[in-house]
Amino acid sequence: MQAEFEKPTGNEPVYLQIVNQVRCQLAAGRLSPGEPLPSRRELAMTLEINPNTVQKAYKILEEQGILSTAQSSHSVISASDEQIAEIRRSLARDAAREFAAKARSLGLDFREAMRVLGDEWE
Amino acid sequence: MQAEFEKPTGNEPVYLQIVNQVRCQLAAGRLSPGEPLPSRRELAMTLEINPNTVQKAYKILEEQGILSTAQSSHSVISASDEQIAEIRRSLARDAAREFAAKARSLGLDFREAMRVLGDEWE
Amino acid sequence: MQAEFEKPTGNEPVYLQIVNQVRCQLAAGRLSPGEPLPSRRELAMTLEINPNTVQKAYKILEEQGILSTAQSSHSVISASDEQIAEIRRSLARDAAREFAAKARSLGLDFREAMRVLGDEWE
Amino acid sequence: MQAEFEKPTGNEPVYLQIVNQVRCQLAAGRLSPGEPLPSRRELAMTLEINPNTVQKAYKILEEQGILSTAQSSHSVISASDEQIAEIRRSLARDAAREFAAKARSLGLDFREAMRVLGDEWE
DNA sequence: GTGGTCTAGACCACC
DNA sequence: GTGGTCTAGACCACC
Repeated sequence: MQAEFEKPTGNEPVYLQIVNQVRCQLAAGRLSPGEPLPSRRELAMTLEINPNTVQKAYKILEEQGILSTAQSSHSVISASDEQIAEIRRSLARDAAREFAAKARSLGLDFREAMRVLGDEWE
Repeated sequence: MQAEFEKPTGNEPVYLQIVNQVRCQLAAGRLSPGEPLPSRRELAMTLEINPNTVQKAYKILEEQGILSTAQSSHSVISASDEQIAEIRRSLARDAAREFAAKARSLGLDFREAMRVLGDEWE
Repeated sequence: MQAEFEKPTGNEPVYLQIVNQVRCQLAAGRLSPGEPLPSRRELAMTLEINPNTVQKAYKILEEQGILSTAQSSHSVISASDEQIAEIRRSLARDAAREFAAKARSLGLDFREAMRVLGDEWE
Repeated sequence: MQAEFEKPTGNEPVYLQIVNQVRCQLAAGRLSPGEPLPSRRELAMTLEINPNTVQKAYKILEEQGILSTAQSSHSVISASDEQIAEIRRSLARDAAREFAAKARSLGLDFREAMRVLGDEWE
């Protein structure tokens, strides 16, 4: 599958948004080990941002072992299955924590939160 | 309790942010029927926005029956208990829907989502 | 003690030279936990390089837990004693490996290498 | 064995780099008395440098008695075994001195330095 | 073409 | 003043 990127928005630093988009796509299985990302220049053109900003994002992904870069060729997803599973767990935890906080601020107990979740599951 | 407002941020229209803040505080019980909101002028000063923007927000709340304004006096929360319960349910649904979407995009089934939610409940 | 920096030379990337200078000074005890580094702007002036290059070096040191940066104040050495000991061991290993390689390429055995080392110890 | 040369790099004068490469190869036994070096013109082509630079290097080696050039023929290694042994000792001393300096700057005593060297010997 | 480094300089938040 | 982010653009090595 080909990686797809959305234009950065809001206040979060652009390079972090790119890092997170890659992590999300990995976790969702829309991006898999061995698959290439767009080149720095290419993605910068697509998102209408500076190549250095993409470089910063890719560098972080490399440092996390998610991305691997050979000389003069596109960077390639190098995350292990275990690493991807961990990213998925981490994102699921974040989403759950956010919902839990919201639900509890509304005065729901766990049973009620689960019930609403069930209603909205699909 | 005294209503508290946060400065508007991001791209959402400011008057909608005010409406939502009132709804959230009602749902969370931090604001109750009979309690006054700040005057239009006062809130505009506090949030450093135009009084007309506050007016627009209050107008919407009035139309929804949430707010009631007597002649030359502070607006007062006039929502019924049932209305507040409905706001609470609506916000809970929104949060649940968001969590459900995220969890399903990560490939979790309902049982797994509930399990993570339980882990993060507190 | 105050951190002292030498002007970058040679082909090694400037930001890595700064990282290594900090590591060396930590290992040699010329820089200790709690001590501040120069501000990005200041060090850039001193070394006649761009502040962004210093920023890049400091960012790496932060990611390694060696440096800690609070809002609007100088970055401060935050390495643990164990971390410093590990840096020292690492640098000692590097230097030993380099000497061993050179000595063996010259046909010296371990006894001879140790003997020369003893002669040159001081 | 055939002498092999690496392209000059860095800031050290190119002719000195050539002299040192010959000395290192002699000390390491990769080059022996009686063996020929490439012609000035040939080596200049290989390293993509000026023939005069090679000439300067060879001149120095001749003055040190390491190289001998007969009329219109390739230069030949003429170093005595004792001279080669002295070059080897000299290079070993340099390497040992460098390691000793580094180890002592890291606070190691002689016993510790020897221990690390033993660990890294191979 | 690819990635990597660096400079120059703007603008932001925080104090 | 402090650090953090981002752009624009140059120049490098590698292929």
